Amino acid sequence: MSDRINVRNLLEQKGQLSPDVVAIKTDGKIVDLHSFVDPTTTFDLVRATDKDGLQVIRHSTAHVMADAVQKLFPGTKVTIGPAIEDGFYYDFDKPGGGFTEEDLKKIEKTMRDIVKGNTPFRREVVSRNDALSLFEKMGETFKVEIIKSIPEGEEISLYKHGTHEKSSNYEKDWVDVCEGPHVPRTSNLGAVRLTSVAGAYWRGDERNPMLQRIYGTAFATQEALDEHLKLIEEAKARDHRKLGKELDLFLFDQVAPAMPFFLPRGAHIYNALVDYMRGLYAVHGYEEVITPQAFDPKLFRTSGHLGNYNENMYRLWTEDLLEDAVAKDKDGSEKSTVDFIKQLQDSSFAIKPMNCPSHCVIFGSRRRSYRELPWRVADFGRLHRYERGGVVHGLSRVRTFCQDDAHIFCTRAQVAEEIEKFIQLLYVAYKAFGFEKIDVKLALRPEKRIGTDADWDMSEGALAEGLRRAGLAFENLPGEGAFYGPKVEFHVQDALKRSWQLGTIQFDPNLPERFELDYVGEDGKEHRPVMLHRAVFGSLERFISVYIEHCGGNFPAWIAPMQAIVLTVSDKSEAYGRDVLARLKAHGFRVEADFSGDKLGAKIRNARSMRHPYMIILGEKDVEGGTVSVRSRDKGELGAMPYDQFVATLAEESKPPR
RNA sequence: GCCGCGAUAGCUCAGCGGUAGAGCAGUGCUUUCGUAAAGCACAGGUCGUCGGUUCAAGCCCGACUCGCGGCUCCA
Repeated sequence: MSDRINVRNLLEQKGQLSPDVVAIKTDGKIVDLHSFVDPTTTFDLVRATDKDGLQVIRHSTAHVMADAVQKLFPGTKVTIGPAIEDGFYYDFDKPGGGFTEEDLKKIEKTMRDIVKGNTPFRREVVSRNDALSLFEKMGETFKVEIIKSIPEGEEISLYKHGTHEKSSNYEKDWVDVCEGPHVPRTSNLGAVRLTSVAGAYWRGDERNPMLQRIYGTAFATQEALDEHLKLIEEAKARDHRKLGKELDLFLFDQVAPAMPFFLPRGAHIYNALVDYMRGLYAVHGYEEVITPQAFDPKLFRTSGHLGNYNENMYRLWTEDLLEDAVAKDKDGSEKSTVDFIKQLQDSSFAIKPMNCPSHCVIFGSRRRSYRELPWRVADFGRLHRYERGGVVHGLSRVRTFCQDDAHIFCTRAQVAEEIEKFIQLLYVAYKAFGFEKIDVKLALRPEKRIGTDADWDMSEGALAEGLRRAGLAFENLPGEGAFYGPKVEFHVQDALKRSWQLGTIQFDPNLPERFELDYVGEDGKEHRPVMLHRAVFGSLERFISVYIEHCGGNFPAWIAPMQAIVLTVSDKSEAYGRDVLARLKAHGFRVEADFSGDKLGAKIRNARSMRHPYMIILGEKDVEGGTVSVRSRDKGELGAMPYDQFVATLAEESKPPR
């Protein structure tokens, strides 16, 4: 132990100490320059610009922010402040309410002063009791709780900053109990921006007190920070809620909270997605059904949803039902409110939150043979789920939606092959929409589950086998499966490198069991099938939100609500313009026109904002030559061309990519 | 559901105790124009809803509804 050496000194000896080195990585662990290691340790350097270095910078910046907050707002208690995906946060317990936007600016300014102070971070290992008494004395009750929760025998370290080497007045240091690692000096920080404030529960538990969280982000250089902020701006510009309004795709109204109204252009996209998927279903052996919207609650008692999912279901009542529920008991006594509600709950129809029970009803409606399996049954039924107020978000989390839902009833032996086939379908679809990078995850048995370990070995094995047959690399997610079975998740990366879970396929032996579904096997005996729940888009609403942001509203011609707009240079070409418009429409193209008195420049500007793939510009030259002048959204000005040439181009682009 | 913020014309937003505003969009007229905004005029609103304070409320206070940023949740 005595021959351990300070990392800074070790690097100095080796001549590897440079200003951009913020830590080292040894044995998979990031260790900062303040720590002590064995001098023979092998390691890699962690530089400020590395991914690991960024974590160190962000965590250290969180400390500096907490220091600034406590300087500016005395009495504020600190809790935790980790680095996260895009930056960092720190949770505070601030008396007298939250932070304002102005507060953030002040805090940023004070942080810059601390950075300019260029004081070193220092690590101190202390005993549990010393740590406890220190933070108890400071009144940092949350820190005391944290220290108490650190397992016995684990090293407890403090990190301090704020004192110049020349001075020895440690009293004014800002101190936090922290594992580290941290940058050498506050001057390693600086490219920082505080982005937002939000409430957050202590330890993420909604029964705990609400704390004030400040989010920020930090980078090694100002350039990197600026680039990140630009990406945030770009994401804002592509926000599907903004584009949905600008492009007249959909709207929301108080009369139906969190339920979208698809306008003609948005409805076109919605229908185009359904048509596209129906095309794939025809090739991949699916059959589509149409099922009821509202059900006797008995159905969901059988499926088990009424137990777990009741609070998310919409219910229906009718006048008859109300009268029955209000009616006096047989002995003539008044019904209690409790009885009234109970009777309503027992008898009021439930609007479906998912399609699977319907499909089980269909499967069980007659005798089935093994020859029918696998049976792939698709449903574009409208679903309703009551989502809590705070969780709804544009089209990505709504209360009514439509899944590209299908269920595959099959034998256990068929599962792996069905997984493989589904993956083929899914990859074709994702490619068509320009999603090239797909992460695949296999969610494995959770703590709370039904079925034997042997069942789970079989089902997890079948899913993994299907993935292997499809030639996919995948990540295991232990404990993330549904209570009845494992599932595969497909996450796509969009144009801004953000990841979204869209598709899924899940193994479910539970519903066939609850509905007592059987088929007659080759042996003439009855056997129970299993079912696979699967979706490629997930919900159409959510997929549309992701796709809008992925393409920035620049829909390719095969899916664009409007494929072209005819613009006339002046009234002199209007007759020709009307003729071209009519002919294009007769071909089945989606075309509109602007024959207004605006100047061409204005028409182009207006048309651009609607992001049509093509503008057809018609002036006197085109009238004379019988041509169309084409301006492509993606390729720029294409100049005058024969009408037929444009028709051929657009016809080609109107087909879904294969 | 919780913390914080917000709701003013179709859209984007200003006004923050004293007679409701701008730009764009819309309508009419003038202009007939070749690749990112022509000009003039007109019209458009119980300032989210309900209640309170005040001589006076879009503005201050409260409740509710809806939305936004998060948290929690998404069997």
